[in-house]
Amino acid sequence: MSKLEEVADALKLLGDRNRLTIVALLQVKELCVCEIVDILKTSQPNISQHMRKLRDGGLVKESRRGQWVYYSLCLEDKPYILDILKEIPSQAALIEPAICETNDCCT
Amino acid sequence: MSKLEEVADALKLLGDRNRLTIVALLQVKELCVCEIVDILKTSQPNISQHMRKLRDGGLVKESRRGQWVYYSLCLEDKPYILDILKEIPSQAALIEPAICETNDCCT
DNA sequence: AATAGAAATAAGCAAATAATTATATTACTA
DNA sequence: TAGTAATATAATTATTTGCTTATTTCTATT
Repeated sequence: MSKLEEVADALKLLGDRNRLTIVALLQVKELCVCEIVDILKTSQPNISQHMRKLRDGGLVKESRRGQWVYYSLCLEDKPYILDILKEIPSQAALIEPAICETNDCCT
Repeated sequence: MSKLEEVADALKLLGDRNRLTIVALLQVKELCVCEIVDILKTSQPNISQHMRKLRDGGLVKESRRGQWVYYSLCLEDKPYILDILKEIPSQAALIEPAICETNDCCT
């Protein structure tokens, strides 16, 4: 696959509102699936499938801890994606209110 | 539309192999539709529709000159897209061989 | 005015994609 | 080891998208 195709594939991944939000959220801190589900207010399988695409595309990595799977960014070799994320307002405000109320996963 | 959605839309536009190639080509020089058709070896309506999407997304601007419509980049307010394009090898080599042989539009 | 070339638009179709619902897997806990 | 919570996978559906073919519009030329 050419470099151009590689970049096109990465941009296609980020060209989705939900996935771009997820990546922006992960820039604030690593999150587990159930937190992302809470924040984006969609179904668990939907997020799970988005995470798989992001992982297959090499944009995030997962780390299982107990019952929870935490995802974090994996962009060391893709500085141009960090430049894109700089363009987006921080999504930090979405994180606080959503979690720690009905979930145990962050205690 | 939020800033995040704006960026997602722009990335969706660039997340297509043909459109990303077109934008990379326009970084070398402005081109008319028939030249892009020659270079990408696809149909004229196909390119025409890609150009409309890129124009609607504010990534390129057109200038009609005679029978020909020339497109050029319009990225002053989107530096993060220039950062993306830096990641892609120059597509200049695609331009030379394709044009000026069967076309009049560059004479 | 008639013709020809360049580009745009319209209509149709197949493939890809995002989402949902249902089910399976994995890991913790009582 | 049964039960439960978190996540993944499978199957399905609806929508979107990229491309093709056919037609139209616009401009220049004769």
